[in-house]
Amino acid sequence: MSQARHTRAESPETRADVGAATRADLIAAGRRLFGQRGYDGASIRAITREAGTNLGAVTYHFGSKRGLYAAVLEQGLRPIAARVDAAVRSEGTSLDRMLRVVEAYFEHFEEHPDLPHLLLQEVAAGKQPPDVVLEIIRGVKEAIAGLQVEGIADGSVRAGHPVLTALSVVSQPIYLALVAPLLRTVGPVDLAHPAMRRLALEHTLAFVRAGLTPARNEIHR
Amino acid sequence: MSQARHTRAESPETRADVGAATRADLIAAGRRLFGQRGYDGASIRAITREAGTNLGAVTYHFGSKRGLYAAVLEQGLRPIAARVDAAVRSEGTSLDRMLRVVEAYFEHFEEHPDLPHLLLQEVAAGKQPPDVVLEIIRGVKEAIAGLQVEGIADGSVRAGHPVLTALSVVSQPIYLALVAPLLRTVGPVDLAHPAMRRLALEHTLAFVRAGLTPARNEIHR
DNA sequence: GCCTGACTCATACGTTCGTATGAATAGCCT
DNA sequence: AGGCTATTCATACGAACGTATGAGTCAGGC
Repeated sequence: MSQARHTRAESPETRADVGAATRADLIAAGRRLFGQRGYDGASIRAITREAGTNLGAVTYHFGSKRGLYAAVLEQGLRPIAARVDAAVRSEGTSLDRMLRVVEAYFEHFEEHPDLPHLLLQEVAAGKQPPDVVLEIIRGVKEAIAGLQVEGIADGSVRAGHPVLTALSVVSQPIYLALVAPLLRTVGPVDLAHPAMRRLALEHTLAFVRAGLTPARNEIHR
Repeated sequence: MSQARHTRAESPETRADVGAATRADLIAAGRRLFGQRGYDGASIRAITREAGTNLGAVTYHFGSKRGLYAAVLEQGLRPIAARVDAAVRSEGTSLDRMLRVVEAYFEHFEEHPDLPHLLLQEVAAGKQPPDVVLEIIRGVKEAIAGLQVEGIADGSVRAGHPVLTALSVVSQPIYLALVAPLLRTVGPVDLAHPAMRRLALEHTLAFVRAGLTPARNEIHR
């Protein structure tokens, strides 16, 4: 479990490599524990223990607990932004690409189910995310909103407020991932089951497609 | 601010009334502070100070901090459940009533903007909500899912998984309220502004309506 | 008129937290 | 070889937390 640091070294490490590796271990452990127990619930002591390092390591490498949290968030969000960007720049109508954005979220959350928890726990607790995170979110928002504007022009997407539309779209995979643990007992729907995941993806794509498609009388005008 | 307890008494209070009033003050203060600062961020000391009572009051009336939190959640969620129920039982097609559910959420969140934060902060932090809360959520879920099943029968709603559909619908107002503070800096979209609220409601209704309406070739079959 | 029980209050306890500090360790460069 | 520097580590500190405890207060019932 916490052996990452011991199995990591194969080739001779420089002194700086050791530091970088500790940094990486802390981010990995922080991601795991912040996601599972929340920011306040994950103590520096637990995180450093999980990372197989010392209590002082967080202060040394990140300045503070909040600094580590920002690094965890940034490292978790960048790949999503990249995936969204790839989907936006892909081939097809705006609607097609919008659905690919949804798929990108789905796939990413399948690999990292705790990501929505990681970000939204602080938002829900009334705190402002770190600036780096806001910048990433802004980028994603603009990419999706741009896609919608494009879609209105080429007729594949219904007219509407770009930011609100972007929100409606991304809220689907995000909210689903967020309440997945609740769904198991309330649904009961187990999103950990592959067949259920596939069904959920298909449902979401269908819902978003329907939500974005122009009404019959809007198409030609 | 924390004068609730002093302005409350007009008629002669019985001894038991005093206790009930303290209870109510604690719930109100807890709701405010839990919503603003999160569960861990709101200390018993801060809550009792805000309620104008003593540190021991929470333990006495609710057994523990968690007991107060459960009471706060229950009191916050029951009115929503009632509103949803009223919308479900109202007149019109299933689709109409579904949209009324969305409106109910919107209106309720306008009065209590911190409600989504209150519930989801704990979900996001990986904790299971109290049983009372799960029961309420279950009821709402069943009401909405039932509406969808009805809608498939009367042809006003597209076929699909009832629970996932219910989730897609409620995620719209909930997620919007959840990220509203973020939206102000990222959007920039200020949902506190009445005109923006109206626009957001109209957008959401249109999106959900489109998402639920059967495709052209599904209507007659 | 006093006793009872519900309620309030002040204070203390033990724990846990994030951070600070200074010594120890080890690769790197000249 | 030996100092330099980056990193690790053990430990200490002060603050804040949730809860427990016991004394104090007061309306209501007999």
